[in-house]
Amino acid sequence: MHSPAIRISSQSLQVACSQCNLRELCLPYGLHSDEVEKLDEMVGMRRRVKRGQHLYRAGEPFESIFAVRMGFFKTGVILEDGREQVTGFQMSGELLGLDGISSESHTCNAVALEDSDVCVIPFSRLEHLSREIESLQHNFHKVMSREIVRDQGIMMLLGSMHAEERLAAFLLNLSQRFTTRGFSPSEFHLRMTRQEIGSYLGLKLETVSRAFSKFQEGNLISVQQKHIHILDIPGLRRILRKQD
Amino acid sequence: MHSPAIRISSQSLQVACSQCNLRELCLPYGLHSDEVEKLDEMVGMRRRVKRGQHLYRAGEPFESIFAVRMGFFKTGVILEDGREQVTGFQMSGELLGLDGISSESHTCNAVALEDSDVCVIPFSRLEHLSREIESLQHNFHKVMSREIVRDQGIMMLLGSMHAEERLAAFLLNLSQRFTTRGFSPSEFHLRMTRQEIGSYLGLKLETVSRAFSKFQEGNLISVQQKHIHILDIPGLRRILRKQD
DNA sequence: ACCCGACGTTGACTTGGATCAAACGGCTCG
DNA sequence: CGAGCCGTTTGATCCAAGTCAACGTCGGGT
Repeated sequence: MHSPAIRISSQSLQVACSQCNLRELCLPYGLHSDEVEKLDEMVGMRRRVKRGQHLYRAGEPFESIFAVRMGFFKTGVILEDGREQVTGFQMSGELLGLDGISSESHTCNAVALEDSDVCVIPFSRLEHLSREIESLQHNFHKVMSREIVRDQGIMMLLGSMHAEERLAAFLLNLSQRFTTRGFSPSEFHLRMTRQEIGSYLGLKLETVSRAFSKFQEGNLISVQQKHIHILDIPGLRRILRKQD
Repeated sequence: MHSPAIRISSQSLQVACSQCNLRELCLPYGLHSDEVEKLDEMVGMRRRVKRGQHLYRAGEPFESIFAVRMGFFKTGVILEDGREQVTGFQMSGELLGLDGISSESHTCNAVALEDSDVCVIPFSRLEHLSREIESLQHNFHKVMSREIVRDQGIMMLLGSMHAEERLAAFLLNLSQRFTTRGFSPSEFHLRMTRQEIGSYLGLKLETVSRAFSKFQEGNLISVQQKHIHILDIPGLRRILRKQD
């Protein structure tokens, strides 16, 4: 079931939150500089995860959460019949592993979709430090809450939207997240397969492909394999609104 | 759009976590008795919400989370076209309002499905106290994480299960939660309509109704309107496994 | 006690997306 | 440079669930 013994290349390189260009997206947001220095001590090490490798696997004991510094991940579970169900995609500045807190073991797999770096944040240290630093505590609570809101948004998408509406929502969401990170809102490279998009959106890969083609016909986007160019953001939004 | 000016009956009656029979399901879990006493001060008041009334509405400023002491709630949002999308059902010992932390305003509506009591937990006080009480902090983090895991479970259900599988999962989940609360695992009263179940499960009410009938034909359950008697729990589980 | 309206069931028909199948494009690796 | 494979596209067909419609049932209010 598991892929044949992939060794996880894991190297610790010291990094400082205070130097990180993601600090406004991540846990240090709004902290004073002396507080950020304490964070630096907490985030002991960085870990490099190559494309295709696991950051963690479902069932492994939970010890740390991870902040994506660079790269792109998917999270998901493998169902009994071998099918994969994707539960999310994470990009730089986003946290991974929050699901593991409740049961003290990871409930899903996290796989890098491109060569990536993460900050390893030992959870007990995070709890300890957020008892000292009020705004760190509050940031962390907000991040967890945002994850809940995000998941509920997807529940809504899965519960009440049609294939094209789902894909439009997906593209707009990616676009928005790329924008926040200073990339182009309209042109980007998908790091996941049609299959993975489909799994995430509750659709089959053929349906995803057809919806892409349909959008292209309507001059809403131009697709070339994994390269996406959004030509008409308002048009995509209109598709979303249609029945939601 | 809103129902005609329903007045929320809200009365404060002092209650103590230390006396509450739900403390093992709720935030006080595992706390020492002196710590639970501090919790008592935090939970300033109880609020009574009558069937059909809102505990809070989407858009209202977020100040407190709520613990259900008694009763039954649904959470959901109203979509532009007036349709309701249900995002969850909450029973005694469960927390409501966690989604509001991230944006500092509630992102959904919470409505009582039967006359209910909740404990009002001012969030800033909870954060303050969990900086003092390590196990309270940890409990709270676990509760939030559990909510994330729960939502992801529903994403999986919505993304990859058929109507009957969804309903089986729903019934088994309810059964399990009633059991935890000391009620019968096999016999209970649904407090929500077919419409609400359908909205939650991403199905139309007719489909829910048909699935109930199908289960009844197969002697898995007996349904009489809102009264459910589960006759064959392993049988329901087998339906779940079938394609998941 | 009765009526009304909300909720639930069931049947007939339609349809969006799944499934099955075939062909193509673009990497990677020998 | 060519072979092979993975991922993608597109077409044809099928089926689970949605839609529309009619009827049944329960419970609350006068």
